[in-house]
Amino acid sequence: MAIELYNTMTGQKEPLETIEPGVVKMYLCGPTVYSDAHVGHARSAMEFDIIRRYLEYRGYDVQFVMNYTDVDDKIINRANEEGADPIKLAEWYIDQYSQHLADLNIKSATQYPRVTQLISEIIAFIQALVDNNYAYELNGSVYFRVAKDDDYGKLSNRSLNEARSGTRAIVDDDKEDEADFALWKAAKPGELSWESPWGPGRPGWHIECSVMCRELLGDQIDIHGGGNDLIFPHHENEIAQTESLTGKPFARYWVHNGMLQLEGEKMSKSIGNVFSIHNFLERYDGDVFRILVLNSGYRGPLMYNIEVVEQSKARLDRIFSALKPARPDATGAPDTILQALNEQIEVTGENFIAAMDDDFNSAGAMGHLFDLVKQINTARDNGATDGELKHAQMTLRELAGVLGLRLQESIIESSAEPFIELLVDIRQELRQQKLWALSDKIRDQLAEQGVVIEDSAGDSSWHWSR
RNA sequence: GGCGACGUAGCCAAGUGGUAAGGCAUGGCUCUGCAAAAGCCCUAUUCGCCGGUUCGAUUCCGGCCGUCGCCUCCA
Repeated sequence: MAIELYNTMTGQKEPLETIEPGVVKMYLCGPTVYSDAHVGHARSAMEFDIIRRYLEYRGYDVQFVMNYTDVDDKIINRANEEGADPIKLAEWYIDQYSQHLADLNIKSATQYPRVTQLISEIIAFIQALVDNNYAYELNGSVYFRVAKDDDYGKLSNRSLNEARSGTRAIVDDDKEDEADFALWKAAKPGELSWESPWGPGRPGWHIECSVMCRELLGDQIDIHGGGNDLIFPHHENEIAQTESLTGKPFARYWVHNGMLQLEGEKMSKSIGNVFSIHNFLERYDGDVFRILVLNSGYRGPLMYNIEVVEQSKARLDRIFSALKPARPDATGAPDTILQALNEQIEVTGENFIAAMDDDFNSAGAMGHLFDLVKQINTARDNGATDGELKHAQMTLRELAGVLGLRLQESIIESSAEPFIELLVDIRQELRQQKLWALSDKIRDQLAEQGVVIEDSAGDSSWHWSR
């Protein structure tokens, strides 16, 4: 039984066969850091985090590289607007993004290369392409010679003519072919630049990924990922650059996540419907976002609006419900119930793996997890003790953990906790004296502060709302 | 116009050539002082539309309609 994954290059699911047995070399195109990252970036990072975590769960050693593009027109423009140093600006956003990744429980990559750290390697790569005639210098810039690359367009299913047809905004009219793209851009006076054999300049947009990937993972990798908006031209051009230099197939599997949809539209700054990760995390736990992402396939579009976010929160609460302790009066569940629970543990584990093996079908996997949730709750309602619930609960935690869910009960570190305990205790006494109005008032007002009280016959428990 | 993805209940969303997972929401019941939580039951004769293949299609093929993405910077 093997893992199958969808390969954009071939348009079908293929069994995962890595270059080196037991090792997956994986490269993900990270963000260009020039403004607050939005929830679409979070989706992409999280989808590949889920893939990475699952591969590790299945025993692979995953060498995972995600880059930061820290030199780019947009960064320079933004820095100019703010009178800031572009490198410093990029660094600030990298720090912010790293924090977001941590808050979203996205596992650290093996390495996080940046363009500015690999300038000399980039120059060497470009020089090699010039040397073998795949690139040419023009007015201090260097362009890739698309016409020499006979399989150009194979990833996005585009002929060279089709690739040309969309080309507008030709910067340099003297390019041999309008589809030729810049490997090295000559610097304008006063602009951030590095010395090169072609004069001062900076790397073009696509070359950095080719170089970073090759430097850190080698000529050939297993999985190359990114958003599906990168298929053309970015990934197409990466393939052209790398394969023209090495003469070997670049990535075995091209994996692309779908776009987040906002009210039926892609998030766009011009439409003004951008939601930053920061905004999201102010209101919700990272697990809520993960639940949202897990609920659908990574390749399809993902609806994002307040309703589905709230639904995700409710789904997360339901998972938590299964992790609650036994009832205070639990004396043990009937054998039939315990047997059903144990069978469910078995079945859930098998189904979970079968779903995830099938192109990382996280929505299916979650469905199976909820079957276990239900069975655990049924057992508790039938008097199962903590000991009887333990194995099932651990299994649930483990499998949810494979998908990157933290399931931390208390997500707000607060010095208010002793006082909340005190209120809950006092309220217990009020309840015993049947002072309902007052005890309801305490419950309501604590709820407004984000504290949820749940009463049972004998006592009360509380937790932070998520 | 070209390339690609998608269209499943009120909402989100899996899935299979043999008759529709899961979650949210809704309604009923059990429990509870009440509420919440949990459990049980109900909620798609039907999977955009029209043809074709088949004993049989939501699932395969063709056409149409619709949504979205890329073709310029984008996760």
